[in-house]
Amino acid sequence: MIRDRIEKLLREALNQLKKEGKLGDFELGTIALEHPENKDYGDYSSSIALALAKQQKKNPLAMAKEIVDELNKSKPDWLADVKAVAPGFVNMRLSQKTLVEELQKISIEQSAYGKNAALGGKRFMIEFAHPNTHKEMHIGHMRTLVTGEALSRVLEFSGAKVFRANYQGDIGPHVAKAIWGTQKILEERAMSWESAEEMNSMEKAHLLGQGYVRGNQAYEEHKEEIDALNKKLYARAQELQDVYERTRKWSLEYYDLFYRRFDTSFDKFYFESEVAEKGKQIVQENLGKVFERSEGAVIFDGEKYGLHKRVFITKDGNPTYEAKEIALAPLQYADFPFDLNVHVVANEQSGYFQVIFRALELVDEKFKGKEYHLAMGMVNLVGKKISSRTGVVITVDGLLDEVKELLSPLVDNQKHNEKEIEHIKEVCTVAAVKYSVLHTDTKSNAMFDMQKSVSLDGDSGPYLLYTYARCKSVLRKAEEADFNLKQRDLKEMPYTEEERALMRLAYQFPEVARAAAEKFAPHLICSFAFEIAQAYNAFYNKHKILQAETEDQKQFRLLLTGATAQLLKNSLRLLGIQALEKM
RNA sequence: GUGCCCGUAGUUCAGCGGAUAGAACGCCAGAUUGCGGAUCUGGAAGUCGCAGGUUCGAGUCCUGCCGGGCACACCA
Repeated sequence: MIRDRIEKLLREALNQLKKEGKLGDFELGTIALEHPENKDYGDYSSSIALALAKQQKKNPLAMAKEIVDELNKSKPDWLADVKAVAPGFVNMRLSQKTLVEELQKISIEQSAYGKNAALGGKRFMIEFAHPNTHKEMHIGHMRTLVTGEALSRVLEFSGAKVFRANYQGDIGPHVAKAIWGTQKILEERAMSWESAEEMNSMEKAHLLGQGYVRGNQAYEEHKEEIDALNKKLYARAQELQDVYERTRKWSLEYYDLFYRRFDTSFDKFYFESEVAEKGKQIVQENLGKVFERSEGAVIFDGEKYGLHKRVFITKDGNPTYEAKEIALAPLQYADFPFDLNVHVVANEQSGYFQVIFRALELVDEKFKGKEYHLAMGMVNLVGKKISSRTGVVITVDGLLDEVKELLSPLVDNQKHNEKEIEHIKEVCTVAAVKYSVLHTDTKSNAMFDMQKSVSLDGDSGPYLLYTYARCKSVLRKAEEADFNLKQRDLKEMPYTEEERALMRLAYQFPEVARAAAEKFAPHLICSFAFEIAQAYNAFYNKHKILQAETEDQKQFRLLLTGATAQLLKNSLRLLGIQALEKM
């Protein structure tokens, strides 16, 4: 990518100067390189002279001039000019030819444009979504689901090997509560488990969700009864197997609908029920070494490490979430020996993860440094924390329905048949929701105001889809003969401000994709896609493409349109959003 | 109390130790015989929570406060 070429050039120049003793003696670390917001400062700018001047106690502008002189000795033709600017910046401008060639490269490489090897061969397990069975999918889960998928795609695009894992809590008190509560609701409605089976997936999931809330609210009053149920579930009591398997299946089918809707598939599903016994066993084996007894329970004393104590086996003898995790890690590692296991989970769990990561590496030191918690900010609803325990829930399917309703009037019914209309609405809905979730940095809390964040104007998924469809519409209208861009040797011409602005963004895609992977920051892709869509629309509104003044200009503008479309498509794909040719 | 995260325009958010802190929404004023107006142009709107410190240079790094969120024993 162009950024690498620039960096290499600077590095060579600096090493040469060092050899000649012109800049004194210094260690060359990373070279700061940025795209100045003010385009008068060039396409790339480096503050390396300022940094070195500080180190060497020399005049920064003089050093910048030395660097520029050195660069100018053998300046490649892809650079238009290099300047030293006060207080000591080295500003570089790319040649027009290079910018146009990069557009052609986009047209040739298409979906592969921007692929890089920054994480070449690295193995990441991305553990995300992990909804608990017997509960409903809420907005918090949706955030980790959408972010986990986008992150997986971003990492793969930078050469990583990714294993998508979903770890679901299908055993434990929440299951007991849900079954207990649902049983009560069924009794009131004079229904049996068999008759409930007749309902559709959504209805069954909602019934269980209501049952969970019911069981949770009644817990204090019926503690003994529900605890006994929980213990029987852990023991896989025969009389409960039918209802347990049945309700578990309801949940999994319901979640599967979302995975399909959100275009995510997992390499493997892990369940708490399959690691519970093993976890308990490992903890007991390490009793006295890593874990200790306390008040009838088995705990890990994190306070020795500046953390806090956590219970791994309850005094009833049940393994907690903590113990299960200790068995999960080796199981996952056996399936996919990872360099890093990224747990995409809400930041309220960060204290918990610190403790279990420490306990885990004490049990088996090969996990040291291989477990990472990508802490997601909470999703809030008008100041309230959304909690499935208290029943303050926005279900994801409810949210999607509402978004779809808002979008409906915008789809042009004249142009499409019924099936197409439904497809367009569905894609736009998922795009709107995914984009609004992804455009914020992962660790920030996100406010979810049903009306506002689903707004379809401006910085939104539908805006990107619209821009893409607009590009494709123009390209369709261009005659095939007009459009042999890849081979054609485009003439240099005076480019308009809007064209130059678009070109200045286009070549940045590969470096944005790489940065998003290195920083685990899919939101960088959102910013890029939005900027390029904006730049294209500004260009589009001001200049004619198909009726351009000259043939060369038309060719160029079609190339620009094609490149914009491709970059939008590539960006959307990384975000897990489908692009529509027409809408 | 201890630890982690967050305080940037009315609101939602970007912002890599660098140059005049940027978008979007909302508000005000405009653009359509046009290739998709779900678009575009312009304007008003900021003590970057406060105070120190490091630095040639701090929204960005450090310290201390203030405000908000979360976690801290048998839930997941």
